[in-house]
Amino acid sequence: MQRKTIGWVAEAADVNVQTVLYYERRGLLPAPSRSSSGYRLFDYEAVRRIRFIRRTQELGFSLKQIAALLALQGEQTATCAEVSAMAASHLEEIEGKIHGLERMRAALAPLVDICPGKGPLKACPILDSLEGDE
Amino acid sequence: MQRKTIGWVAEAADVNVQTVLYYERRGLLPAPSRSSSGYRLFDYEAVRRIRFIRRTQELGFSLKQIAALLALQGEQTATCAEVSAMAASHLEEIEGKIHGLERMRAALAPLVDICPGKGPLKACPILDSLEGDE
DNA sequence: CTTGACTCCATACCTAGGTCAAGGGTTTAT
DNA sequence: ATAAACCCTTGACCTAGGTATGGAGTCAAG
Repeated sequence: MQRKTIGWVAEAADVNVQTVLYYERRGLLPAPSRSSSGYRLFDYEAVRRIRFIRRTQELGFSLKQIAALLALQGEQTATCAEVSAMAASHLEEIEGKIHGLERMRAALAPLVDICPGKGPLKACPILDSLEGDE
Repeated sequence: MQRKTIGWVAEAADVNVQTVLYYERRGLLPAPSRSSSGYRLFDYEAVRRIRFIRRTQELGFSLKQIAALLALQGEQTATCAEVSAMAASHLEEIEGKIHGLERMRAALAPLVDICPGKGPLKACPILDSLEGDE
């Protein structure tokens, strides 16, 4: 299990070198060991960790939330219930965003349908409705 | 139609004074006239404009897009079709976001359901699935 | 033994939409 | 006539998640 440099890790995890450094600064990656000249030396675990981060990001978790998840992973006393609670709360967050966007869609779609799509701008129903009723 | 100071406009439109200045900087509000001592003097049109901006933001348009809409409003040659095209394209954007979030929900919801919600962290199905299959 | 690729660290920059602070002038009410 | 409340400008700060830059040290190949 040879230890590798940051460039290797970044390529293996398909992220930028700067991103690896950034994750380390954010506390998402543990401080790696160093060579005698100060170069960071990672093992494959670091690659797995970065992939975990990216996959979890794809589910909409923020880096802050991911840091909390990773912290749980390290604790002996942590329970499955804590992870489950975070996931459930995040699921609600996602559903809230979906509802917000659906409200936008519900408000916007009829306007797009009503608009004749031709003719001059005066009394365009879209702009009209945005103007408000004053 | 008395011209009013920025504080009055901000209160009437229910935004911060700084926000009015920011909108002016962003080109969303025209440069107002000034009193002899340099104070901005607005008319009620400014309040209507700010309300237009806030309502349009609620539909998910960015300030950049709103600036484009407002620019159209000022042009003689602008047509309803241009507004309609922007709205339709934004509607697609919204739908894309909804689909992205629905994919997240579809991936996350089963995990929350599967997790027993009790017991130690080892082999929590949520973390497991995020770990990947390597 | 030198050149190019890699690494180090620190710092600045980016988007988006604001918000806050400093230091000064103006207006209004008491 | 003076203090409170308002306005001016410039510029920094904030969240999120990075990306870019620059000067200096290091490592491997030719």
